[in-house]
Amino acid sequence: MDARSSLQNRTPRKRRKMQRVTMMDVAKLAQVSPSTVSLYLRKPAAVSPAAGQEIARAISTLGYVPNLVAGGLAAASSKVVSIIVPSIRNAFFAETVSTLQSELAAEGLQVILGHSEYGEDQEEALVRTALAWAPAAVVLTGLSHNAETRKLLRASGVPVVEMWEIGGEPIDMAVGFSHPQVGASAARHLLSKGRRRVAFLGARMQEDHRAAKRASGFVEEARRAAEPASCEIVNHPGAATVEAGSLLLNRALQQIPDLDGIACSNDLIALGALFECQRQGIAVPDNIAVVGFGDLDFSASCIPSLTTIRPSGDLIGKEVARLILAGIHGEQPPAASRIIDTGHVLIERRST
Amino acid sequence: MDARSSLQNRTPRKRRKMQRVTMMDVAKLAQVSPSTVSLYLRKPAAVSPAAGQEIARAISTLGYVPNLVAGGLAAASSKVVSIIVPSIRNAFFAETVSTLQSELAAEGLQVILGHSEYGEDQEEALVRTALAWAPAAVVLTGLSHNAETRKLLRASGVPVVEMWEIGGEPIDMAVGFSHPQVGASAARHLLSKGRRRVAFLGARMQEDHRAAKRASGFVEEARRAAEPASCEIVNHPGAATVEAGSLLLNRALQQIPDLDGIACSNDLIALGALFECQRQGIAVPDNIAVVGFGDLDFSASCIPSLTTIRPSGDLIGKEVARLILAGIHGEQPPAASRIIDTGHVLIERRST
DNA sequence: AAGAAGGATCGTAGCGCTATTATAGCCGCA
DNA sequence: TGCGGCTATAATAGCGCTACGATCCTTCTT
Repeated sequence: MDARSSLQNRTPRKRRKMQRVTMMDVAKLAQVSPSTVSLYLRKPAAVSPAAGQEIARAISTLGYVPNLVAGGLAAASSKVVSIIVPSIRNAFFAETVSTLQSELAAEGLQVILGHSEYGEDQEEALVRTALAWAPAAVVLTGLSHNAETRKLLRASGVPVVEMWEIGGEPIDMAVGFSHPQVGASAARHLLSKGRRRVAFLGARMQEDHRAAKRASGFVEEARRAAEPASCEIVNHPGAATVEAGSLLLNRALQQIPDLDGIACSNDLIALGALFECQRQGIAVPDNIAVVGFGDLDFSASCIPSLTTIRPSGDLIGKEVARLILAGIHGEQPPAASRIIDTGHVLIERRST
Repeated sequence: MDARSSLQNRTPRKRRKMQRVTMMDVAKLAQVSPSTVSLYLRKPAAVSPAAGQEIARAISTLGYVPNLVAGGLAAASSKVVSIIVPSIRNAFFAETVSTLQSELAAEGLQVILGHSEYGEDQEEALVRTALAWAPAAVVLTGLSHNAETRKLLRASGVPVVEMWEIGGEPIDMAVGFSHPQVGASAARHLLSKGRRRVAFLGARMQEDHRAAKRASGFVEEARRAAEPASCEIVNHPGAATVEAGSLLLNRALQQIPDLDGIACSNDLIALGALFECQRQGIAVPDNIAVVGFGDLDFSASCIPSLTTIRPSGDLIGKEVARLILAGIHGEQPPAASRIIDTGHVLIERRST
């Protein structure tokens, strides 16, 4: 009896189905099968014009919005790219993310954003949730990640692009430039201007490995020159802000009283240093030459205009997008083009 | 025969299933049913400690990562919040998005980002894809949207928060402040400093309705004062940059040669104006007083330090997060608290 | 006229998970 | 001893869509 009863008194399982217009509704209204609607949505050219019009009409009268969650599950590939940056407040990354987002949106890809605050464990957690979305690709910042993060990503089989840094072994693909070389360029420039008592002003360099690499590239180049310069690194533990720049300049002056050139890990720091010079009546570039990094919004217009190194956040974003889209379109880039050097440009202005 | 044959020669439909560790694998290894694994993942307290440990072990040995796409489909609510801002390059929004992202991540919500570039049709497209993710909430910037966007959002039943502006009829909830009042505060401040020939410098005000509202609030207040000031609005069609600030100051000086006070729609513009004053030997605040908007990174440290109005992008982010999380936890906020005024603060510094 | 070839359309089995119901095991109390 | 009332676990039916074949029409050959 029990077996029978369990079949008989089965109430129609009510599921809380979100009341949403589904593809089925569209199909019914357009008098075609759901498959045809799906096909129309993915490749409109594959269905007859007549059916296409009917479907289009149905979609618009019903206000149908496809459910990408369902689609992603069925297709085993969600139309999502997960981007993890240290901080979106940082103008560098804001620029890259912005470009990347535009480029990817043009192909129907969504961007999921996470920020790690320069913490590797936080990054690991972000990667974990990122992978939970079965993303079409994961974009990370820099080449330093903890072992677990690398393992997770490798195991996932998802395309991975590391951006804003090259010069190490990427997990999969990398787009960026060499930070030691940026430091070296700054050093060479200051040396070429006859500066011999220089400093590198950076912030948060315990966590920001890329800034630290710019610093060490700077020091190395400054010291191995024909006429080497005396050289210090000054670090501010907090974020790279204008105020930090002012503080750092003062600390540098304490360490090297006859300082005649500085390179900054960020234009904001450079701007702070410029302001501090102005406050203290130090002439720029006559007494101290200043080189920044980032070529931010204000760098061309400040007083004096700032010599800086432009890393091209835009270009990085474009190249990352290109790699991702190529991968989605099934092109396997040759091993050689899996690492893209976007280079850097030193823009000489009045501050040196 | 056909009916039979169609049944007989049915080949086992091979589906390209992503080769991924599934919950089923975990269940098998832990010797429990998939339901128990699911339950454990959602409310660990509901399964026995023994089973829990077994499951945890299985998860870690297999390196299982739950598939949120499948989960979202089954649960009819994806753990995603879609945020649409005009531009992530804008420091205001970067700050809000950053805060929002942190607050939401703490509760396991992901942020999907889109930027509209101040275009209402582009915004509509973004809303459309946003809704396709069946998000837990949608966050928009400002109260100006086209009719279709409003319709889509209303029809979807998804919680909607409009941020960075109040003073109109929100679609659902709003967190922000009154832009006309910001303009009025700036005007009152300049008037209080005895300025009577003032201008408002803004950028992109055809598209950026909020900036336009700050401008009109400014003008209105300046003109209705006891001793009204002569007042102009100067607009730059391009983005709000430092360079635009320099250009705008010059244009303002052309229009009002004896200009003695300016309010800027953005601190970047104000900074550009400060630089231009310095270049031209115009004393700030003696000749011209400058009020900015945004209290950006450099505003406290520039020369002279900038009097500005702080809108608290942070606070907006926090409040938006609070509303969203309350909604997810099932609390229906009373109608009164569906509009939150985060206010604004005028910070007086040396430039006025 | 019969069949081949090709394009459009349809039917259906999952994608991996959660919500819901069903069931088994256990305790306490009459 | 037996029966409610628990709690912990299992079974099952989808969520809405896409991929894969299968099927149904045309049109073109010979």
